[in-house]
Amino acid sequence: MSNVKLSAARRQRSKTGNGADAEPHLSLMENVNYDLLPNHIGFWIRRAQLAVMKSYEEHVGDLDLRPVEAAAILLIGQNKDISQIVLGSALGTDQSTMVAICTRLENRGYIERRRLPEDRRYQLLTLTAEGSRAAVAVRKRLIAHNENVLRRIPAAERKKLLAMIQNLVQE
Amino acid sequence: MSNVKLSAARRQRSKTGNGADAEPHLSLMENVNYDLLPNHIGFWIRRAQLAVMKSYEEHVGDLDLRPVEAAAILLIGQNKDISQIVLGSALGTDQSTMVAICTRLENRGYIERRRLPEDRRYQLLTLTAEGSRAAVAVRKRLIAHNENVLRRIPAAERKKLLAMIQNLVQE
DNA sequence: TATTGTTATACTCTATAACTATA
DNA sequence: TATAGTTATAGAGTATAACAATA
Repeated sequence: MSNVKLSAARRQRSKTGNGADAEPHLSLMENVNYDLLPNHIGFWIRRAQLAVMKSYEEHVGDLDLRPVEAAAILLIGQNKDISQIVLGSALGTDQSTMVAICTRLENRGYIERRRLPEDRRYQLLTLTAEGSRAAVAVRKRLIAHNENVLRRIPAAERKKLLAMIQNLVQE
Repeated sequence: MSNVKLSAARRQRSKTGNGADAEPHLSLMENVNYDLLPNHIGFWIRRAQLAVMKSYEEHVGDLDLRPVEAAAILLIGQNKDISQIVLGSALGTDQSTMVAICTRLENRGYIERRRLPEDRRYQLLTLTAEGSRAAVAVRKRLIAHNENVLRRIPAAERKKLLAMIQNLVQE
């Protein structure tokens, strides 16, 4: 397991400790044998995602946008008049899920939907002025968030890390 | 975006195509500008987790155990009489979630729970004979699953990948 | 008063199925 | 007959809160 802490999931319900031994009583087994897990990529990917979510909450959370909504704002900003289905495809998100995401962004005044006149099945998405301002904030926070997650990876190795993770994803 | 496919999330509802152009009509925007996302670690971690889940389903799915249950069987096998709270801590899972996991494993005959006589608050977990057989199967499947996920990463680089991902996790 | 385990409940995220309007 | 979008619904996974038993 090397030097990586694997606890940290312990509940912190009773914070009204008396200053004495408030730590859970782990004496029964301090050293857990993790078997395959330390070499199991899925185990670490899951924990990495939890760490990413935590960092996201800390760095982007005040914008009250879920990760997929933040990504949607970014992509709509870069791809004016993108349709919901193309956006969903780009984000790896289902059609019906996209509806809820876009409706929320619309209700908050960040995007506008309009039908494509030539083919009224398509719902085209654009940022409003307020949405554009939000996009600026989103970009700034996402960059800080990304920098935070990668803070322990030397800059020279980050490309390599991304490339390797992308290699896990490819079909 | 290099050569990595980012679509694939398209729904496949109407498979009764006529053999002609059954592909969704993406002509409106073939080339999406992904902005920050290609360099955004969280974006790739999320997609990696989806890939891991897919591979898990294919390689371990027939055991009808969720990932956390498979991991629990492994750890109980390697740590006889581990308590629920220590196991939960090791897996990064909440106390109350552990109850449901252990109850399911108990109902399937894979584990036994018994109270520690010296401190009856503790519920100690051990594998049954059937649980031990399951653990053998779990180990075999997890190894194949892991090998599959890492199949495009040269063996010499896998340690490096794991180390870097672990560096994302550390507090 | 603290800790382990339990129960009931609720929340997040996402997908499936059935539907509409459009083509 | 197929596609984009919509709605209603359901499921997985997980956590929070209140509680019981034990210390």
